[in-house]
Amino acid sequence: MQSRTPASRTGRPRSAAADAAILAATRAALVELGWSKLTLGDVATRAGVAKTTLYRRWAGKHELVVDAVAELFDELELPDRGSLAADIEGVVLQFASILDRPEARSGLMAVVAESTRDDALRERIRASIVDRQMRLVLEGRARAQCRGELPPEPDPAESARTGDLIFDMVAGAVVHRTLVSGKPADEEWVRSFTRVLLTGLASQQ
Amino acid sequence: MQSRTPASRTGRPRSAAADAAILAATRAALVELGWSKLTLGDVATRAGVAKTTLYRRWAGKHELVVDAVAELFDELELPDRGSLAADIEGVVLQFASILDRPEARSGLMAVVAESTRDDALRERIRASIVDRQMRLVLEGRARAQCRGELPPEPDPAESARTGDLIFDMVAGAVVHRTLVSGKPADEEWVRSFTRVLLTGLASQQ
Amino acid sequence: MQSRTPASRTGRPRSAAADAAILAATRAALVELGWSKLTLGDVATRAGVAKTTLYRRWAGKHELVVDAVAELFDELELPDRGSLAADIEGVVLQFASILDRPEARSGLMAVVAESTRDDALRERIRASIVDRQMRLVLEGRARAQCRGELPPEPDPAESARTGDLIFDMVAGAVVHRTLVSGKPADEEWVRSFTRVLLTGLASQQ
Amino acid sequence: MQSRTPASRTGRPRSAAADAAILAATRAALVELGWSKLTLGDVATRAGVAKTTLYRRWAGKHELVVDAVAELFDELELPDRGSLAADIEGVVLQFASILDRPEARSGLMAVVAESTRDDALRERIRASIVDRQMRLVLEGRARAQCRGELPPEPDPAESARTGDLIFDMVAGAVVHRTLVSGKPADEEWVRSFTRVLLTGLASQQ
DNA sequence: GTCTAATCGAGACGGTACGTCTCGTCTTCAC
DNA sequence: GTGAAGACGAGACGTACCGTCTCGATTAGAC
Repeated sequence: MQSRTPASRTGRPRSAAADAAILAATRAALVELGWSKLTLGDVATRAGVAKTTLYRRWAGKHELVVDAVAELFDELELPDRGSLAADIEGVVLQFASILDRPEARSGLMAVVAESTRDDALRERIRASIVDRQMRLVLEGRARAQCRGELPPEPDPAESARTGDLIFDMVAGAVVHRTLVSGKPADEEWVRSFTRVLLTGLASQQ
Repeated sequence: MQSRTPASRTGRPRSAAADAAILAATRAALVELGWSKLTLGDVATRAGVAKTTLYRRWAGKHELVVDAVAELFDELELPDRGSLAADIEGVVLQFASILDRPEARSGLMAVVAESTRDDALRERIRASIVDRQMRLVLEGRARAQCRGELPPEPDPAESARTGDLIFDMVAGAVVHRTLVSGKPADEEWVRSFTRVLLTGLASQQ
Repeated sequence: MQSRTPASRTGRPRSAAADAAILAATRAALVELGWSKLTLGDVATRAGVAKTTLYRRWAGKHELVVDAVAELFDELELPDRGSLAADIEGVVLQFASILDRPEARSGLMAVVAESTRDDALRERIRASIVDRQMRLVLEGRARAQCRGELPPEPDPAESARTGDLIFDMVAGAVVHRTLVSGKPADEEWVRSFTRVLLTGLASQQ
Repeated sequence: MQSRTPASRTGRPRSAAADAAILAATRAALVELGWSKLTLGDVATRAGVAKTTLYRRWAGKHELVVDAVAELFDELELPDRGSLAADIEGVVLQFASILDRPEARSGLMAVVAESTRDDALRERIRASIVDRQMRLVLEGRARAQCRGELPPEPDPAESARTGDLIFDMVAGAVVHRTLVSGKPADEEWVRSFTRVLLTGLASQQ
């Protein structure tokens, strides 16, 4: 979240309802207006809250949108679907369906763009959004290694590198397909993607 | 470029030098300020040009930055390096080195973000930036098919789908590695990436 | 006025109509809202002008109101009414009728209050408002000296001191009567005031 | 004062020290910041008091400043100096020395300005500040009539009118000299003023 | 060599959002 | 029930850019 528990014991406590209202209003505004036309004054109005209240909790548009979008990724899960291929297809479809929602589309790339010049923002994105996805990759790999579908990783450093690589390949492909190419990451595409990821380009029929 | 030569025969012709100066100034401003702090008034001042002159040629910040960033991708080439793996490694390294430049980092994601709500902008990006990269993918695949490294594609529709998939996987992975994970797409990473792309996850030593 | 002819030859010239509209809108807002509820945003809206335009010409509320109120004092005149007493009564009544207008009442004291901490503002008030009244005092005295109603002033320094004193007594009495005591400076009061001023307290009846 | 002792028997009684601290803090803030930059939050902090406490006692900035400034006028006295002229000179010098203090300069005119649109405030100023001065005028006149320096006033209505007139002339002149003309009401000026007030303009030299 | 029309620079214009400030009220806990 | 602390809704502040406009001053090609 945005507050780092400033340890103030006295005074009126901050309204928890306001936080939720502001984040919901932010997502609604993203859907209606998109990132570039979203204004904090409008978000405050939608949330039935004063601008002051908003600025007391978030430093600016970017931080607010990160938190608002991050909540969308709460629903990502990795149930055991029986095989590595099924696990990948399942999580990629989930991920794609989140990226398909307009509140994610317009906001996500914008904060990533800004994070290239703002390390605090990049860290916030990592903690709120990226790590959540990364955990699924590690979990899926461990499960596949249990099943014997993937070889075990003896070296922890190498393991981290490979985990990063897989994550960049999976997330990058879905994001690029959805937001840059502008085409849907539907079941057919996901199947093709999973096959190439697992068996390589040369294996194509 | 941006002008469609409105067929005006008479009057003072537009200064060609101004175009170049504006695009260069835009890149310089991107480096110094990043996307969000870049203002057209400042670009005009840097270029030694009036705001009017700038607006006569570009409709707004997004269009201008697309053109300014697109020029960076002119240097992408695909010399024959002898094998598919070498070709991929070469072009990915080139691509990564472009994405590493600050004028690309801050601008590229921002215009992509905006393009999720602006079809004209998406089309402009596709024409100026994406197609240029896509062509390399198609060219590389054709070359690999000649070498017998990849099977031929009899069905044109299927061929297009596969081309799209490869492109999203390559470009997506590099972009995600560079801009989201914030780590360098260096030679070691590129080698690992190429191996997985060609032979699949399961093939890991 | 507010501009000191910045001698800019180039660029779009400032709209003269905007100046007049802003000052008129300021007076209208003073009448409706009074000093403390007057906002520059509202003045700009009333004048059909952007806030920017207003701030380009005036530094703030105080300066703007000084100029808006100063125009009210343009109508002050000193026709020869035949005697010093008649001249004083005439000009005091004029002055009182200006101070009776709501746009002057609410604004004048406020800028004077602020001027006690802002020398530039005090100077602006002096130049725009006070000097205009002072001139009438000097003119009236000179006329009375021609008529032989007042003794001539041989010493220029002493003359300036006496002029200041008379001015403070006349203007101060009218202002205090109108704005502090809150009672009208009507003909009866003006006659009494003039008698005391000319012949002294002890002369009553 | 501001509270009307609402006869609450129970609970913690209001701190009397808080009142004094708030008024002193208000004067200190007037000296440092002047009227326009004085904020109630700042006054509360200076007084070591919560904003709530302040608002429980005063309705707003204007009322608070009236009370804070009014205390300055407590020191006004009219000892018998032997003659009307000496009495006037004495009280005018006292009055001028109060007006010379920055906490009075910046606050007094501001509340007068606001009082032109707020009858309750005008009444408060009259009761707290103006009447205190008015009483001195009436007392001085009575004393002068006892001495035979001024003729007696048979008609009470006429007496009130004349008292008002003298008051407006004395207070108005000092205020105008000090706050509008911005020059000191020093002994020399006070002597000249007293002479003109007592014997009239025509009597000079 | 004009003429002519679109260009150029400069900068003011009406807007809109910004992020900050102060207002006066409300809510909590401690005394 | 009062006090300090501080969050709250409200709304003005003055600034920054936006994209458009109005200027006077070039500038090239058409005549």
